[in-house]
Amino acid sequence: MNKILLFLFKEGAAQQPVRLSTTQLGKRLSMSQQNASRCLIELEKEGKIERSEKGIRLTGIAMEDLRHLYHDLKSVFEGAAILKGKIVAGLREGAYYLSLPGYRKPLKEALGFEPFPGTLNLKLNGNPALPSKESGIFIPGFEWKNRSFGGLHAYPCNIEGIPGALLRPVRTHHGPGIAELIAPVSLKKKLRKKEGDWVEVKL
Amino acid sequence: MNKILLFLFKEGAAQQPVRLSTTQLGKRLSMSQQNASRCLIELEKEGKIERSEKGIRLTGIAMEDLRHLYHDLKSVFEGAAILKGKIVAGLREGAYYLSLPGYRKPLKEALGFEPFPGTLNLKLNGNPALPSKESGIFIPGFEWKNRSFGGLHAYPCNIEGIPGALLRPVRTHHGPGIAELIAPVSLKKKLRKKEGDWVEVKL
DNA sequence: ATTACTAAGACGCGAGTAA
DNA sequence: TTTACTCGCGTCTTAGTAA
Repeated sequence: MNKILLFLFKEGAAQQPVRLSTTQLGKRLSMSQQNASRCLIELEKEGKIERSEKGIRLTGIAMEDLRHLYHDLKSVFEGAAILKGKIVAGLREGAYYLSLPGYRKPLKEALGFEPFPGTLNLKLNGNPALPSKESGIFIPGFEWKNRSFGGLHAYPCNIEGIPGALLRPVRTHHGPGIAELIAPVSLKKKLRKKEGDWVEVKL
Repeated sequence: MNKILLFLFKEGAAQQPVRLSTTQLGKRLSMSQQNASRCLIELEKEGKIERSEKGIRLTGIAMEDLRHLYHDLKSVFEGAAILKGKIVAGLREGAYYLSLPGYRKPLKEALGFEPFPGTLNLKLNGNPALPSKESGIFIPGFEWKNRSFGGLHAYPCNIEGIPGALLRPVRTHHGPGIAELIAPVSLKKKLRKKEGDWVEVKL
């Protein structure tokens, strides 16, 4: 049933009535014409669609259904998650950036700790379900000594017990498969881990 | 069934195994223990979950399912999805397949254009949220000269201004990270791009 | 062409129960 | 406690057909 609503939504039935015969509908959704007809009757009874000479239109009830489903999925895909990754060697760039007051100060204010000048870089395994940009704290970019430094998003997190943050520069040099972590202390030392070891991050 | 996958996903079963008895699962999803058990067996058969002493874990197949559903909803709620990828060398197979009337004819009918005999292959970056199988147009397989040719799904799209389609063979030789594109014209020539260049696709 | 009825089979679900 | 079997009922789906 949801399948049908989603299809009609895609066809634009939320905005204006869509002309679709039960035969066409059945074909597109790989079901019989008879079943498509029956489902439309059912959906009409539930007040989720309205039919007229102009075609089929989705009602607010149907839209609410779909929106709920979407929010559910969104929350798990974009929301809190546990990331797992292997420690990889950084380019020592993180240490440099974190020594700049332009990043240092706003990070301290936003996160509540003075970041240790160095990042722990993790190569994430599997499909990294990173949080959405909206859910983090945005640290704007700045100009300094004739160089421009880009903005970044910071996501407070917990790295095997140590409170820290995941950083996502707006102009990142490495793809989404790499996570850059900071904390008030040296993560490598505190965790007693070395390159290639696994680390878990709770967002 | 999707209900169960979504619930397990929310419980974090994508990252690590989750301990849940069938009784608990049934209660949380308002279904009988027996039914929860049956569903888990089914999902295990389909390769969507794995069970061990440590609990239940979602596999990549399940994640793809959820991702498709999410993509479908996202595309209608947030607008068209945009895929980005780098041009990679094909095996010249696409040109051969597109020369066969068995593919050529139904593609022309479905898409409204005569496909140029050649595909543009993109290596997609990040986690490619490809559309679900249902939302595309299915081109059935066929037999020809004692060889059998598999079916494929076609998704109309726009490749930097050029209307075309994304093809997904049922029996694909390359994974979900590669997108095969066709258009009425030679995409490489029209876009004036070469191997390694980035291309944007609006679905 | 269209929609939708009926009949028959497939499938899903819960109760009872076993291990 | 746990999982998972069988059985019976009820819903969903398709085929055939009418209008």
